[in-house]
Amino acid sequence: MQQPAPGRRAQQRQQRLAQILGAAEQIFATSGFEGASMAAIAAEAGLPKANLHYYFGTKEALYAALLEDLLRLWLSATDAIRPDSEPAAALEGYIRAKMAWSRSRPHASKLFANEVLRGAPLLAAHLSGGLRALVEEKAAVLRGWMAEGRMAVVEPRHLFFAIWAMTQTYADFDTQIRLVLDVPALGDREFDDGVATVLRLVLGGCFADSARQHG
Amino acid sequence: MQQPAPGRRAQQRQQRLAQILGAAEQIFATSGFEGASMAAIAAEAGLPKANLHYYFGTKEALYAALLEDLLRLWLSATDAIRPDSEPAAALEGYIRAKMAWSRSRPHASKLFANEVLRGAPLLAAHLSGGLRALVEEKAAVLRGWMAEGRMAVVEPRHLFFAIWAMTQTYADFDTQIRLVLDVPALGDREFDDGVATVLRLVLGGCFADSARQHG
DNA sequence: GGTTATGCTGACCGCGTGGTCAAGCTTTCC
DNA sequence: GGAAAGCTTGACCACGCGGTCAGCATAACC
Repeated sequence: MQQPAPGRRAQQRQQRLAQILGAAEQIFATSGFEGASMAAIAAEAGLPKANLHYYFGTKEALYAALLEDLLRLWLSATDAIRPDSEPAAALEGYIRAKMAWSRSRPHASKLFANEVLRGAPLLAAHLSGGLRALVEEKAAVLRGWMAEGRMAVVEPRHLFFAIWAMTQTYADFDTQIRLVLDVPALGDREFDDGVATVLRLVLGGCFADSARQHG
Repeated sequence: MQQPAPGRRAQQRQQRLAQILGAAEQIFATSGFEGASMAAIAAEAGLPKANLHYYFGTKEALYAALLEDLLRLWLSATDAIRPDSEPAAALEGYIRAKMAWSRSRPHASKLFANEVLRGAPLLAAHLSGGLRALVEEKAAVLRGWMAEGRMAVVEPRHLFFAIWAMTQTYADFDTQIRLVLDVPALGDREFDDGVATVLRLVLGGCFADSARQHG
């Protein structure tokens, strides 16, 4: 392991970055920006604190890097909603994707929640820029379907708010759900029930006739 | 104002307590427990920092006092759901109440969200105690209605999770909603649209046939 | 092998934090 | 009026924070 394999430096750099980002996501998610300490993140990553500063400069820059990655994921989830999609299938796909995301990346979801709760100081520009444009675009698709009578008339943007809220609650509020359901952790059963419930509400609300098939 | 009116002390005490609790709710809601500083709360309340410590002892005790009040409100909102209620009307009433609460007490809702996001260290006992019992009780009412064929069969507890998520998002995520809708603040219009959307989804999902009347 | 650029980190710093307290002030009670 | 009880607050403290940096280790390049 001593020979200077070419690119060893770059490779280790990537590993360290991932190590730090992973630890930071977890700590920031459960403690919030202010509550998290660089020392705690360093401990979680198994690195000296000064090393984090070497790679990211400041705590805020590290936090911002996480949010950047995060938002890219967030925005890409709506891909299934396109004018040529079948409306119910498109919404179902979107809900399933969001729900899967809540399950696989709960820390990321909590991080996002924390940031928005704080008033989104670092995300405001993205929210009123990229996200607004995306929502506007997808809302137009839904309005098209409504005009064609292929789905019920709802304010499309509020429909998105509802879907976001219901799906992300399984990540953000997992503690509450866990305690109310009296289970040690959310597993297959809880997520299946969650998906079924969200699908029923959304499909029932947007495609009243077909709703009864989803019980 | 100099004469020693009887009870002047107790009266001023109440005023001070309210003053502190109000300021604390606001600061804790937007900064989280760790992010909030006693100095910031004191400044918001217009009192010296040492005064807060005189009344509440520690930061955590002040925070806990807020959560205590909060949970009492939270639990009382389900009153409308009783076995002898008309199912759709009961759910509609509950949703409207929750939505009104999001509008009138957004700080309280955010405070709650912050606490649950952190893993609910101070609320865990209440969540798995009083709240779980309440949900179990109301879930039983819903199951009764389902058995009688008066509403669709859904997992009642997950239905509650969905309703909580959709209604509270108008308080907790108001920043995001505001930026996406491109309005300076959430007003009548936005809350009316929100109520309409949530009602459509829940009533459409639980009472499929009558859903179309709510567009 | 030698030189340079990059990576790494222990020790340190100034600052804001939650919390304390002695001293003074005001209301209450007799 | 006077003593006791409760209230107020400026000054202070130890501590943990984000951030810095000098000095050393290692990989890259010729």
